[in-house]
Amino acid sequence: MRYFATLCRLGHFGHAADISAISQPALSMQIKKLEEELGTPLIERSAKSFILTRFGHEFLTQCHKILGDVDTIELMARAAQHQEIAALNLGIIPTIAPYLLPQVLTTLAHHHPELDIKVRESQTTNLVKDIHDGTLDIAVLALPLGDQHLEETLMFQEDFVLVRPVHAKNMPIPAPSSFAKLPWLLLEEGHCFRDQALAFCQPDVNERRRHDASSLSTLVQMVQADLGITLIPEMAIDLETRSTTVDIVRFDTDTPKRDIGVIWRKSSPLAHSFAKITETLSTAMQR
Amino acid sequence: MRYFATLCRLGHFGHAADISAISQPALSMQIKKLEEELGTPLIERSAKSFILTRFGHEFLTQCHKILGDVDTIELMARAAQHQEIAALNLGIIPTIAPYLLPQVLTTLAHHHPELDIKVRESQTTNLVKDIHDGTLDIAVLALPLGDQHLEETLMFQEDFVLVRPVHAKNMPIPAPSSFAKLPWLLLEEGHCFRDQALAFCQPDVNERRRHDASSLSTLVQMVQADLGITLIPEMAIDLETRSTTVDIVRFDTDTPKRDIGVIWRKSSPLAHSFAKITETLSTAMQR
DNA sequence: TATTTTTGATAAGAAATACTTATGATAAAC
DNA sequence: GTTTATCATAAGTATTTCTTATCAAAAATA
Repeated sequence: MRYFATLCRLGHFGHAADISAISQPALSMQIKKLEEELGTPLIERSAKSFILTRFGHEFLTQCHKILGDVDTIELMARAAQHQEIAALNLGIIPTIAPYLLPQVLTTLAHHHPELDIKVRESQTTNLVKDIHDGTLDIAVLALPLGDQHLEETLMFQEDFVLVRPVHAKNMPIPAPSSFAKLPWLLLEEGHCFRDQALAFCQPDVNERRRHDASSLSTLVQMVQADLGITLIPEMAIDLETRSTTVDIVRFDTDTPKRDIGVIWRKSSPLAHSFAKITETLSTAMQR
Repeated sequence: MRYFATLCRLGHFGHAADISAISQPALSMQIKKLEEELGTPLIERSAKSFILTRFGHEFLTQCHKILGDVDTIELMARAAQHQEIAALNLGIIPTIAPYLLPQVLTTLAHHHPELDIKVRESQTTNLVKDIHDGTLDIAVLALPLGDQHLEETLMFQEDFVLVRPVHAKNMPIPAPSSFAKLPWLLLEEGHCFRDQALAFCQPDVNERRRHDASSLSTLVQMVQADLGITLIPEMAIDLETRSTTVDIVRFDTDTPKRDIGVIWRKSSPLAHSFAKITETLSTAMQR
């Protein structure tokens, strides 16, 4: 098709062949073959020149369109090669999002101004699925996951704190041996934070027959209403106790914690970029 | 690109290879080669499956566009093969057009109802040029031309008649020997009819220093105004004497005539169609 | 945990395709 | 009438694509 377009432009087999960097017979043969494959002549040959047939004109138009689109591919490919990632689909779990997202977005916007960031907030299993099928590029969540296809990079560790009603302010820190009997309030199923809290509190199975909360914010409000006690991650303290009055207690020993980090597909050709972005985030999060 | 589009559709190298009617290694190799040529990975391979890279998605979109356009070519080519000519660019000289065109168009519309006809009226040299460069398909004009690239088909012959002022009505038919001295009125240069008339009348070069007319209609009006005498083709008599009063005289011997026919490029792939159309016209013109 | 199955990649040789050089044919230009 | 310009043809070569056979890795199964 490129040969044909050149031939039409120059109206001369020899010159078109030169431009196409092939020999004149090669070009003649290709045009002839084209006509055979199409089952219709493209040009009407005369002694020293030729004119396009009606179909030849239609075909040429289509050629220009197609060759233009092919050239566009080349441009796109070159852009894709040189480009340091232009869009970032970022996932984040609900027990991190409200507290860390502002800082994350600010940091990214500062270090990667052109980056078009889209955020999806969902629970770990959904995020992992989306990472695998390419819907998400990276996700901020609690590690470890142990998925061998995913790169896991730890950003920081954070402690959990005990939240109890204000009237318990001067009571001693409960000992692990008493945990089972305490009125623990938990997040609903699916939140990794629920599992992390469960592993720490190990509440009596019979004891906890209350409604599970759908957010940390709700949990704290339930504590304030004296429905029980709970754990929240340290990063949530500031925001969640701003409009409530509860007692926050840090554990002395065996402090419960979680690891917060970033994941992405090891196989992604952008893995290197993701690592760099994560490094940026990690540094900013230390503060 | 077709392989790639199929691969994306099925998400499976083996199946895509089957559909593409090639072996699985062949498909793997072609995809790999594509990626090499583009300089960017199209898919992110994992153990038993793959997902498209960002560029892979862009490329796929472009592939669909291009492959669609290529498929269109196939349709166009098939249409071009089976089609009995859909559009006809017809040329006709000014000394025929006013008298024959209505009949020509009626005949064509009757025998080839779907034919999209475009008419161009111009002098022989222009028509021949347009025939050569493909602007026109066929032309109705006076033969012969003697162009070996053109097919010439005679439709009919027609006589020229003498047009003189009414007051000459009872005068004898002028003898050829007296022609040189007669006040001949002629068409302007470029009209083949002028040359045909000239060849017959052979007027004295000094004698004819009047303005040449740009149409037969004007010639007849000039005769009526007693500016001289002229020749017109038989087919023009009816129309041109309808609103004028002049004397029409047929010659007894050595009657001047012209051959009217149709031409087209011998090399045109539609030559056969043109011949058929001409036959239709020819039959209709006999009447 | 070991075995089988699934899936895509690799290797080597075969088939198909595109290209090159040399030559021919034809009509236009001189 | 000779030369020139132009495209087509022919034969052989180079390149590309494909095939079969085999491999490697991970997932599914026993």
